[in-house]
Amino acid sequence: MKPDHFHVTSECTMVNEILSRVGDKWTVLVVSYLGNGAMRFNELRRTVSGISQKMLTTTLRGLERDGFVTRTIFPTIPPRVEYELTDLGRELLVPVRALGAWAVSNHDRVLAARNRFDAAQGAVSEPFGPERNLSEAAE
Amino acid sequence: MKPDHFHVTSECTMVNEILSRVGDKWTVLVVSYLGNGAMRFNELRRTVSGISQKMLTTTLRGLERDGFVTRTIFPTIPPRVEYELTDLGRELLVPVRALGAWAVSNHDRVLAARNRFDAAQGAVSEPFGPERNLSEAAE
DNA sequence: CGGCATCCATTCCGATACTG
DNA sequence: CAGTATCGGAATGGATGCCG
Repeated sequence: MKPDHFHVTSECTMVNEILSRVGDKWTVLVVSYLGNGAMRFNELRRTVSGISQKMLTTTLRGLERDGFVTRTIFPTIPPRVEYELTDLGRELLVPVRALGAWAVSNHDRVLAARNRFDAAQGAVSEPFGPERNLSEAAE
Repeated sequence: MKPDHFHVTSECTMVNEILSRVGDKWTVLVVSYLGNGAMRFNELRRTVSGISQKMLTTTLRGLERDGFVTRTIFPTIPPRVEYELTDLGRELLVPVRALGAWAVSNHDRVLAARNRFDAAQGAVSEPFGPERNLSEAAE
């Protein structure tokens, strides 16, 4: 058999757990920003820009639960809550950023393949005018 | 240690695109198995074991669209369709497996953090009997 | 064998309103 | 400021049936 290939069985459960956490809509954004240092709730809210406070709370709770961020409350008036990556979170950041770097490097290749595929699909169903907006199927 | 930090702005769109593709329920499984060599449709179906043919089709189409796998049809009787990773797909496999390796290595730490968190949550809302099944909230 | 189409359950996520 | 609670729409994913 092949030299590489680690057993694709129960390990994938763990891999999928991590990827599901990391692959959702906001986690990477939040973790990436927190990679620059501790931040407060509304500071994150403004920075991520587009996230609802519900999803920010949900995302942060999930990350806290899995031990990737700490939540520190300063009982002042007004209250102050800071979120910061744990060691585990910073370690996670390494492979995540590797994947991120890959994504940035190969974004164009993916887009090109996507356009090629969509053009080919449009050609069979619409032989007379396959000209489609390239961004229609992307989102 | 934090001399890194690449700009967390538009790059994250691409990162999130890749992570959303890779973070769904089946993609990593399928790509991992295809990393061992070309496979037929029902061969994949049997191997992944648990996937519906709808999701297998959807997953493979998405991967094909983004240029990660090729789909080769042999017009025999019965028809034979083989899926294989492209160069792009094999390159993607590298950072994905790095993340996978991290997930396997640190799975226990995540679980421990999760149990700690859940125990702490149960303690405040249920002061008399915080004993909960450790797997109830995991899935 | 390798699909696609349809229906249905679940989950995700955003908008809004309210609380300490 | 930092949340919680609730609603509804959108997206995801499974089961089933049909087709070349």
